[in-house]
Amino acid sequence: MPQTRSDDLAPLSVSGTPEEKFREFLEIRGEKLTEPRRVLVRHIFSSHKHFDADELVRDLHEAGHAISRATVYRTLRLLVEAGLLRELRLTNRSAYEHDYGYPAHDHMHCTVCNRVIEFRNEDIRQTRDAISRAHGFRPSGHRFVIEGVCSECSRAHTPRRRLDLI
Amino acid sequence: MPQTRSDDLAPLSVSGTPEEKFREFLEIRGEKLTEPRRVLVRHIFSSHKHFDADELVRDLHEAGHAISRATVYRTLRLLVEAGLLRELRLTNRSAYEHDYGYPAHDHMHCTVCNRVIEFRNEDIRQTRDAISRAHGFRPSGHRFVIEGVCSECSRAHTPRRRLDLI
DNA sequence: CTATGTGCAAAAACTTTGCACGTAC
DNA sequence: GTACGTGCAAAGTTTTTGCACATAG
Repeated sequence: MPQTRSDDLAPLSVSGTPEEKFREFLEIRGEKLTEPRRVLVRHIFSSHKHFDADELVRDLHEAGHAISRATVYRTLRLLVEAGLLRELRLTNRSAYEHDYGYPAHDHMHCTVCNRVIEFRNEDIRQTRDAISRAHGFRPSGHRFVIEGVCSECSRAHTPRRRLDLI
Repeated sequence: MPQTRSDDLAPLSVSGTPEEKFREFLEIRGEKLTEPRRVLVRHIFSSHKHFDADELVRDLHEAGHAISRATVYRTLRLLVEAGLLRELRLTNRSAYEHDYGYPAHDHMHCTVCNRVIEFRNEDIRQTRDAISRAHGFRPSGHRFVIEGVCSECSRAHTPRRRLDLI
């Protein structure tokens, strides 16, 4: 029973850790891998897959890392640029998920309990590329979100409350 | 040459105006169709298709309608609930587009000039429904956005600047 | 008449920025 | 040593809310 991912989505083994990939990215741009950045990457890639800036700050502080909100926002942007994170924008608050060493996938978003369910489907990318080609558009990615009501909420009289977790 | 819509996307003739549909919606909920709401619906459905809250307020004020920002936000939410508008969320600021009397379609988003290009594709809905069925998910809609670089920006040395229009 | 909506201004929610100090390379 | 990053607090953006007054039904 899929919760936030289906069970066949085993991580790919990719060369290098997220931290290494981030260092490479920064090196190319002449920027630095600092302690706060290292802590952030490690934390993000050693834990849950969906989060927002606020949760991340709270988690870090609870774990004893006094990393400022500003640095979190700045680093999240870098990680998206580096291709390590994906920005979701399901609501007006940005949510992030791993985008490295993890197969491409899309999402169903339950508008009752706010849960995010992942799925993989091969057709979507092909459709995307065909459409792009027809319009002379150079695709760099896509977002496919099915909005609706998840099976639990369709059934349940007491659905999980909204915003439990994204 | 598609700009914000392809030329085969002629509006359906639908029974009733957006204003009428909104009134029905409000009636069912025991709410009122007031003058500001009427002005808003008329304005929105007699003009451009993509806009955000801020543009809308400016437009209205320029047209001499002194409708408050709060009312605009409140009414936009109602119109989305009523199925008359669709919320896009391409950036952290919500954008809206007509979703009534206009065939379903999806979007390409140029990350260079921020332009939105519409397209229609039959496969997407079928894929969406098949995936939903397989997960016991009841779809109410979807968002499919292809991110990338539009043909003009791929070609041009001086692309349209970002935020020209959404 | 009365439940609902509006405008205003204030607050909340989210994100970015400026600057003095600190640190990776 | 120097260019780049950090934390802090302040400001910027976008959206929501509380409340006194207005109005649709």
